[in-house]
Order: sequence, then structure tokens, then C-alpha cells
Amino acid sequence: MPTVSSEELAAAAGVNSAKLRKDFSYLGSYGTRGVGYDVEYLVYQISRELGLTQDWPVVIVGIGNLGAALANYGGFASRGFRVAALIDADPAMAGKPVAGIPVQHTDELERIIEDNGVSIGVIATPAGAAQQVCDRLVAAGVTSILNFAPTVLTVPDGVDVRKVDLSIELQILAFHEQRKAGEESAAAAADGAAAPAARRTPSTDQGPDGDVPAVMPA
Amino acid sequence: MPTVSSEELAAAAGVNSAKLRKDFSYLGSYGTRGVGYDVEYLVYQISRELGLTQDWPVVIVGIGNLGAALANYGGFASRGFRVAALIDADPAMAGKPVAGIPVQHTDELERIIEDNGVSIGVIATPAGAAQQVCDRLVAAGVTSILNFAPTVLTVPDGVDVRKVDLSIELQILAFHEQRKAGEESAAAAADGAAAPAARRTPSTDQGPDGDVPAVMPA
DNA sequence: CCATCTTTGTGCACGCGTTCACAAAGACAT
DNA sequence: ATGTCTTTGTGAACGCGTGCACAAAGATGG
Ligand SMILES: NC(=O)c1ccc[n+]([C@@H]2O[C@H](COP(=O)([O-])OP(=O)(O)OC[C@H]3O[C@@H](n4cnc5c(N)ncnc54)[C@H](O)[C@@H]3O)[C@@H](O)[C@H]2O)c1
Ligand SMILES: NC(=O)c1ccc[n+]([C@@H]2O[C@H](COP(=O)([O-])OP(=O)(O)OC[C@H]3O[C@@H](n4cnc5c(N)ncnc54)[C@H](O)[C@@H]3O)[C@@H](O)[C@H]2O)c1
Repeated sequence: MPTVSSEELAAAAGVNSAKLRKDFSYLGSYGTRGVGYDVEYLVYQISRELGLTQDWPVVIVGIGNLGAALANYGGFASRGFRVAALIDADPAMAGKPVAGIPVQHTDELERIIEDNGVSIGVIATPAGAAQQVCDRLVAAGVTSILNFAPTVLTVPDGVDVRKVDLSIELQILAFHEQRKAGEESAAAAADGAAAPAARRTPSTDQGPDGDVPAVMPA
Repeated sequence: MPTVSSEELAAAAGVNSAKLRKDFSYLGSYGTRGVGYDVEYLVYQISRELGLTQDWPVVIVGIGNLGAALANYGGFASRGFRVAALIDADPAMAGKPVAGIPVQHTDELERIIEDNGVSIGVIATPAGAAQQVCDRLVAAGVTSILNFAPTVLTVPDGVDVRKVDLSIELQILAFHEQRKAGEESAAAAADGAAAPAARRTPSTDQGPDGDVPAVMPA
């Protein structure tokens, strides 16, 4: 029976092993003391808890540059998401296939969502149309929205919105970059002539977690 | 002189006003008691602290579906980012303009970064090529990377990586969705027949912040 | 069956960000 | 000037996630 210890997993993920064990304990995933966790069982438990065992139909609204890229992206299917429909307001696009799926007109939005039991919607329209599209999605029964438009969406209680703002991602990088530049004086003598030597532990914290350090007065 | 109070800003942003005031106090942004904050001065202070006053040259590597969408995206320029170059390994793409910018071959990568003083790179290549591209970017002097490939990148200390994993965004939504479904019994009598009534406060927390609730034993 | 060794599960303490609550500051009217 | 009224700035309390440290569990070998 293939097993892993919390220590091994923690090292691979770059996190503390105690945290990892405690998280697992919440799932009720029992490991075996002295041995570790049964890999297969662990994977199953986590998948189930995360909702990866069922597949979720999603609709993408706004098939422009970004929407088309998303439609073409194979990474969704492999994680249990199925693109149920592509929707765009442009009549010229109706019927035209993108990634093998014919684009449907916005008029069909409500019917599509109902017919397919869609509860997750992706908004990739221009910012100006986002709220309006959002309202229609919600009215039709969608309760989770992934929003790429640079707008704060207003939704009723019970509806989840996640906003992906790529500009902000870059801004966070730029912010840190600026910080680095400001530390030239202190760090100057510490590193020698560049030569990015290999560091073979994955860098901790490369997720979109809120990790902008507090801005203390310098 | 146009001003805003912390209370107004907090309501608009959906956060606590005290937090907002405390955050501002770290910037040294002095408001006027009894009045609020001078809008113009506040915007300037925040912009400066966030690094929005200078513009940052960025390179995008991997001009496929996603890379092309990013290149076409106007939202970057408006936040002070300038696409210095588009880079792809496919010889067939070299010279072909995307979003008005000619694609350059990977061979030019080091030269481009050096010539333009680029410190921020965007990786939109397939997962298999990401680490290799990352290594070259870092070796050439890039110290901040926005990674769209579904891989954990290994980088030397001093280099920041932000990973944008769209599948995970969907997974988080699906996770919450699953939770909602599990609460049917308790919430059944509480809401009546749907009718998503307008709630005119922007929903708190729609950012990609780590906000997955602890998974307590049910 | 007992001893030893590994690894889990978790109580507890620490640190940090959030929120409360209020004194002080300043605008504005009288 | 003086008083009132609004809003800031911040000390202190709170809550929560993280990490430490260790007892208990169980495997494994003698
Ligand atoms: N392209 C990017 O890399 C990128 C990055 C970050 C954010 N965004 C945001 O994503 C959104 C889309 O970007 P894009 O580059 O694909 O834009 P785009 O103009 O290429 O595509 C927008 C699409 O939405 C459709 N549309 C417009 N109104 C609609 C409506 N009411 N209902 C349905 N469809 C409608 C248009 O017909 C068009 O096909 C924008 O809000 C943009 O700010 C894009
Ligand atoms: N399309 C999406 O919506 C989406 C969403 C999430 C994540 N991603 C990820 O983003 C990446 C790109 O996705 P895509 O859909 O644009 O793929 P794509 O295949 O359309 O584009 C990849 C591009 O990278 C180029 N490339 C390959 N190796 C390279 C190298 N070593 N150096 C430079 N360029 C190289 C290819 O020539 C191609 O143009 C993938 O890792 C994918 O998993 C994409």
C-alpha cells in the first residue's frame, strides 16, 4: 500500500507539516501512525471534499479574445468542468464554432442555463456589460460567478463571485518590485554577481492569496 | 476641495472603516478630522505607494490563445504597464504582429530583457515549457513573474512568482457550490420562491483572496 | 509479548490582522 | 472666542490561522 508522510507532503508543497496534518484531520482523513497516509484514499477524500468527483457544467459569456482562450483551454475539463455553452451578444458570432462548440446568442441564455442545470457562470464581456450579464445569470439560476471584467459585481446573498483581475496581479508584482529597488543599499553586498543559483525548493506562496505585506512607515 | 470620509469609502468597498483608516495611516496619508480625506491627494499617495506612478515594461512569453488575449488587453496600459515585447518559440510566428506588436523569437529573449530593462515577465506557455522559460527569464534579470501555466515554478530567492490558476478559481466556486447544496435542509424555508431581489451593496470579498472556509467536521 | 521507533493527532501559545471604542483634532456656526 | 458636531487616528481587545511540542497510536522486530 503506497503511503506518504505529512513530512514528505509538506516538504513538497513548501508548507509546515503540522498545518498539513491539522488540515487533514478536519477532513477526517485518518492516517496510520508510524506509517503515514494511504495515498489513494487521501486523494479520494480530498477530491470528494473539494467537489472534484462530480462534474460541473459551466457557461462562458463573452466570446472575445479572453472568452475564446478560455473555451480553448483544456485544463478545465481535466478538473471536472464541462463547458456547457458559449454565449455572446454579437449576432455575427452566433453558430460559429469556437473550440468545437457553437456560440449561441444571448437571447438563449436563460434557456441554456435552465436546460443544463448550470450553476457556475464565467463572465468575459467588456466591463460595461458585466453587471447586466451577471443579473441575467443570477436570475436564471446561476449561483457562482467567475468574473474577468474589471468591475465589482453586485449580487444577492447566496451568490458567490470571484473576480480575477490580471492588472491587479501585475500591480502586486510591481509593488514588490518597487520594494526591492528601495532596498538596494542594504542588500547590495549580500549576493555577489547575480548567477541565479538553483534553489530546489518550490518557492512558498505563489498563489493569489492576499499576501501584500503591511505598509509600515519606512 | 473634494473629500471623502473613511465611512463612505468603506461602504463603497464593503470593508470596515476602521481598517481603512488604519491602512491609510500607515501611508502617512493625513486626512482632516471632521472632514475626511482630500480625494486627489489620497489618490496620488496610494498610486505612488503602489508603484502606479512609474510604468513597468513587461514581456509576455508564449503567444498562443491566452498570450494573444493578454497582448490585446488594454487594461494593462491603463494601469501603467507597457508590453515591451511578445516572445514565442514557434518560428512561424516570428515577425507576425499581435495587437500591433511583432512577435519575436525566443532566441531574442535575453537581449530584449536587457535592452528594455524588463523586470516583470508573464509566462503563457504550455506547462512543460514554463520552468525552462522561467529559468531563462530569471537568468536574464527578471525578478517578478506572473505564471499562467499550471505548474509550480522553482525560483531563486528574491524572485517573486504569482501563479494564476483559473481551474482553481473554478474549483473554489464549485467547492462553495457543493456546500450550498448540502445546506438545503436548513435553508429551505428561509427564502421563498427565488426572486433574486436587488441587494445594492457590493458583495464583500470577491477577490482572489484565500477565503476558503475551514472544513470543520459536519 | 515486549521494546523500540516512526508518525499521527492535537492542546497550547504565539503573532498578526481586524474591529471596537474613544479621545483628540479641527471645521463651522454663533 | 466658545461650543457643537463630525471624522480622524490609534490603543486595546478579540479572533483566527500557524507552528511548536508532545503524548498516544500503531507498526515492526526481537
Ligand atoms: N484579454 C485579456 O487578457 C483580459 C485580461 C483581463 C481582463 N480582461 C477583461 O475581460 C473582458 C473581455 O476581454 P476581451 O479581451 O476578451 O474583450 P473582447 O472585446 O475581445 O470580447 C468581448 C466579447 O464580449 C461580447 N459581449 C459584449 N457585450 C456582451 C453582452 N452583453 N452579452 C454577451 N456578450 C457580450 C462581445 O461581443 C465580444 O465578443 C473585458 O472586460 C476585459 O477587461 C481581459
Ligand atoms: N487558454 C486559457 O484560457 C488558459 C487558462 C488557464 C491556463 N492556461 C495555461 O496557459 C498556457 C497557455 O495556454 P494557451 O491556451 O495559450 O496555449 P497555446 O498552446 O495556445 O499557446 C502556447 C504558446 O506557447 C508557445 N510556446 C511553447 N513553448 C514555448 C517556449 N519554450 N518558449 C516560448 N513560447 C513557447 C507556443 O508556440 C504557443 O504559441 C498553458 O500553460 C495553459 O495551461 C490557459
